[in-house]
Amino acid sequence: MEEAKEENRRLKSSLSKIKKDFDILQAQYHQLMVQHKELNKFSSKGHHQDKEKDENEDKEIVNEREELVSLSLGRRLKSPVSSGLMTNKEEKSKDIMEEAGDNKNLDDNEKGSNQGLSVGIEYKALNNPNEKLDIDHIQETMSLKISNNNKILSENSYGFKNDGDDNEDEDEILPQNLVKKTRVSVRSRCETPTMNDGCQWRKYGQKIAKGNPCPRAYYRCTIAASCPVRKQVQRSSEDMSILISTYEGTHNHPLPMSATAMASATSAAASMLLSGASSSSSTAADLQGLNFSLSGNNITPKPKSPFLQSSSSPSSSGHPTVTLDLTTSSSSQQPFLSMLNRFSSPPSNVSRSNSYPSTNLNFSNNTNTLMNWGGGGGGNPNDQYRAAYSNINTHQQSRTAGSSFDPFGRSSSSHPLQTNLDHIGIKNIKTPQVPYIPAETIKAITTDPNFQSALATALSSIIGGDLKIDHNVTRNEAEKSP
DNA sequence: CGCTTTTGACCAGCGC
DNA sequence: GCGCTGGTCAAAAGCG
Repeated sequence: MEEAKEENRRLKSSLSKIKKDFDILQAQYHQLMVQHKELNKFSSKGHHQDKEKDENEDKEIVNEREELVSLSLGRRLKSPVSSGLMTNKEEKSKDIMEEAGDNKNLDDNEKGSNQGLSVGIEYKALNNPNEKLDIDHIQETMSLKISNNNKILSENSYGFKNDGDDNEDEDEILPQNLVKKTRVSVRSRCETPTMNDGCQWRKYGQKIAKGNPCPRAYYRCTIAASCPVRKQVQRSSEDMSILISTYEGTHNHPLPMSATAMASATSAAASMLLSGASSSSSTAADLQGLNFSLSGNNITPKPKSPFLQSSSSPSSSGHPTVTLDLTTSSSSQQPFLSMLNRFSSPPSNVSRSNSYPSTNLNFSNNTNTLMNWGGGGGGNPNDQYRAAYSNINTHQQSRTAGSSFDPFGRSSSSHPLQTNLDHIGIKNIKTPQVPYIPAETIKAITTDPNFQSALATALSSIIGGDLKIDHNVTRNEAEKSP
């Protein structure tokens, strides 16, 4: 008990330190915002913003300090995300309904059953809590669509080492079990046989799957012999230009920088499932413009998100599946694509599985980013990220002529935010001077009642999961990582 | 020679 | 039990 109390004290002090850092970041962000808007005045007015908003910009600047970002975590009662329980036809018809603006049926379905989960940052104006930005139109938004099924709570295995837990009592369902078999499906336009995600894969099988004339290829990660991660690659039957890469499992080894983006994405998805398993709070959120939504067992469509277009989940095998749709050309995807671009590596020297033409996510630049959402990306996330970060100035740069860029696709130099990142153990990160993501996206920080919990959770994800915080303070996502 | 890809066989789960 | 399907295995072939 004494140890626990001591641990609690330490964690609380860590949390307060984080909050201080956060305050500093907020202040710096405010500074950037002012600069950004001054720049905007002299350049073209925002593409997406109407004149009214332009007129309000001055007021916004004045009031910005009073604006909040709602960082929240938990169930989202009105977070429509499609469910894996639906058949393709059902999903399609639902999408059609959504496109037609007919949400009544959806509402009926959602009532009492929608238990979507999401995590992120949400912008609100403090002086007018009702004035919530329409994140689907203004904010650069990325969504992960998570389909699910009724077995989710008894599902196991997300590639963690303790795969033998499959027979555990359902009464003792652990969050990590929840996500063990979670799959993350990435849809992207890709003319080449495979999408280079920075990892090394070896093809071990190929099948013609029902309902799709295109063969499905099976790959396993070969970075480490014991790595449980599998990948399925298949072209969409509806649109041959769309490549669907489905990832399953978690790497149990340090990842090359080039692979961390995808691994982080999959881990983040797993973490979301994790969050959903035990969180009872209720919100939706968009993290730096990245809108994660997690559905429970039921239909939870999110019609307006560009990442939630009709897509049939490749997983009909009972695996909860996250679908990340990168197929639309909306600018909303740019932040994530840009992020992926930072991490991926040239395809040439990876393996022969990548020796044929592949869609490389453009890695002409290199740097690091703090947008590592997932804490469970590897057997030891800390080692993983340490290794990853430590490589910044080594082989990565040697390949890329040392050009520097930020996570948002712009050239960058050292940034004042780094000072604060140092506090949480993130080193050598070149952060953006001017975010590519519209500033509104990250506009404010929350004083949400769950802020401490959510912030700690998010940070623990970012820094790889060393924040062990008493459950009275927050749930620690990361300690569920292997 | 070592590694990867190919491809048919095999196995497990599921529905009927 | 049977057939279908998804997923994996492993021998053979290919490649640098």
